[in-house]
Amino acid sequence: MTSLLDFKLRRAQLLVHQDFAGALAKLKLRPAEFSVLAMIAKYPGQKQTTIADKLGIKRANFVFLMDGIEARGLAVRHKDKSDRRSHSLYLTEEGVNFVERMVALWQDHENRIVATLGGPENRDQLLHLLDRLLSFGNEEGESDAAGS
Amino acid sequence: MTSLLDFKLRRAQLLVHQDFAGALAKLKLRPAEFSVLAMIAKYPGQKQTTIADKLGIKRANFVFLMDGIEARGLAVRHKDKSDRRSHSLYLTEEGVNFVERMVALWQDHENRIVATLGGPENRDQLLHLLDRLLSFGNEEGESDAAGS
DNA sequence: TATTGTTATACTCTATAACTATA
DNA sequence: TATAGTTATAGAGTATAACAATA
Repeated sequence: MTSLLDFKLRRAQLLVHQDFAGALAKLKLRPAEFSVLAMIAKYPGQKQTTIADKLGIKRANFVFLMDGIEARGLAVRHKDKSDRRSHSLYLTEEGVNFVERMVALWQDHENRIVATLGGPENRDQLLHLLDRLLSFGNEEGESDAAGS
Repeated sequence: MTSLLDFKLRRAQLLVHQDFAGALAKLKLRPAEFSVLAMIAKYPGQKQTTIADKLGIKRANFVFLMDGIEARGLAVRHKDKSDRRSHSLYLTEEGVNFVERMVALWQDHENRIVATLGGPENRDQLLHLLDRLLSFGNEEGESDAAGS
């Protein structure tokens, strides 16, 4: 054989994901919920489909993800006034506090991963390579999920 | 925010995986089946649980994966003579031919990915970083799924 | 007619518990 | 009693189709 990039990618992703999920478990939060809250925090007032698209989540599946978040009082859906079909998403006051705590947990996780990788230079190198892979299907510059 | 390694890893893995799955679809083969056949080709005569462990597949889930492979005549289970509880796995003659074709498809896939990454040096760099990540949970030297 | 949010549904992967036959 | 293979089942995550309200 040879490298089997696919399998190494999958297993590495799984390990990182499990560490991330384990960290978020302290807040009874799953990674998908983390990403939704982070996205609303970054783009408050966006409608559901826009947020779902940015995260690569089908709008049908987004609904009950958002149901849970709203039921916990972390974010709310507002009927958009100019287009009453749309729901604009906002963090609640409690949601803002929650996001702060969840980001701290994420930071701990990130530090563990960076240490495993052997330093921030290696993290940047990995991110660079992943960006190249992400330009595979879509040559447009749409993707987000990472920030500045 | 900052990097969100977890999400980039997941999305990159998904893209690579989909390209791989698409390539294997020509043989009506799924990535998991590819990995099983590749593992049997590399370690013929190993028992089911050993192969499953190497691939990180629960033995319960391995059973009907192997059922499909055996039903297609690509590999067989032999009762081990010294321990009649165990099933030793071997490729059939047809399986050997099949593996040759599937490896060719995998090679095409790998070439596409390497091109996207910007050359073999970048592939090696990525593999190196993934290996570091894979040493996260298990500090023992057990993992395989990649070869020489 | 098309779009937003929604419901229902299905398919794949993965995980666990319990059974059987052997050891 | 412990282990290998098996069966059944349940839970995530993801995908599609169809509907109501609105555009």
